[in-house]
Amino acid sequence: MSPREKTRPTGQESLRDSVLGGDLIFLLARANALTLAAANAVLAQHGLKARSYSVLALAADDARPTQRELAEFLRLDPSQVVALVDGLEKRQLIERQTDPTDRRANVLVATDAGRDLFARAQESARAVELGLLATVTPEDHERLAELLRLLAFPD
Amino acid sequence: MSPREKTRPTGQESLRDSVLGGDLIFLLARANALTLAAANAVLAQHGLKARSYSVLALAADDARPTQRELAEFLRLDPSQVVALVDGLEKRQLIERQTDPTDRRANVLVATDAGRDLFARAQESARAVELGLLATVTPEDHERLAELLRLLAFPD
DNA sequence: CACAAATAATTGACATTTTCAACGGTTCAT
DNA sequence: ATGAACCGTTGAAAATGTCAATTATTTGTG
Repeated sequence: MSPREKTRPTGQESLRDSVLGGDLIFLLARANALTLAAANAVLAQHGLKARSYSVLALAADDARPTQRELAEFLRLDPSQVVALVDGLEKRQLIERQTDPTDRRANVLVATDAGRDLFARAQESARAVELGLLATVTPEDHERLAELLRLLAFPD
Repeated sequence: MSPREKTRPTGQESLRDSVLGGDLIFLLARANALTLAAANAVLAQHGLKARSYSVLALAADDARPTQRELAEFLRLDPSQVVALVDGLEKRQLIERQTDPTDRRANVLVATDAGRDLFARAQESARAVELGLLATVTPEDHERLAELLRLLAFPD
């Protein structure tokens, strides 16, 4: 009974119109993949990837996050943060300071070199973001960010 | 000169307000991570993950995609598609049909069992999506999908 | 105060995923 | 007909993700 007898192949006729084209989870995954690739490409010029860029950003922001807070925020296992921080610290871009209020914890702080690098990297990142959304009004750009924040931080 | 002398730790004071909170690339990554986790959790009930669900979806859609088209669409390496298809084919949910117009290519078609499973899985997936965006108007839901499509398919 | 339980960072083991190069079979353009 | 390009497949190497165990420190409770 099911109308499965397609006689001609659809060929490369866009899969976009399939069920997945309306699937938010899929769209999010694909948008993320492309965006991440674009970001990594430009960040490579600064010796960074999206991950290390994010760590550097938070350290440079004077938010003084502990590694654990960072792990939670970036959705990483604490052990992954160790490696990330090791890398940035070896390059003297950030440093670990043991939290005076809790000597178990390390607070991350950017060095001056780290801040400089971040400032430059941030420009690249911003340029990528604007490039990706070049066809969109600033209002829609902001609306997208707002809606993504809802998904990213479901309180 | 830089105002780096924070005397008190900011503690767990939300990192959300840091630079990254406005970074689309980061928001996309985090939203994707959470969404993917939620999707995988419910899809597990059907023995699927987001990846295999997507493959099944396209096969069940009578789009008759080749493995290569699938790889491009899902942003996967062709070799990953092999494993994915192997798994679904072993479970008799889809089958490979050599494309009559190009005998190098395999076209993927869902079996009846595959269509059944997909129908059920799709409901779960849809429920997750609605749950994640429960706090949002249907108009905003659609707007989000529209904007993500722009990022996911930059023509 | 003392002691048990909980927590932060780290390490190392293991699984999963990604990325690449190579190969056989097939098609395509000359 | 022949060489170049292409599809699926395999297998290896690198990167990521997941988890349990360890040490040092803190916190809660009697």
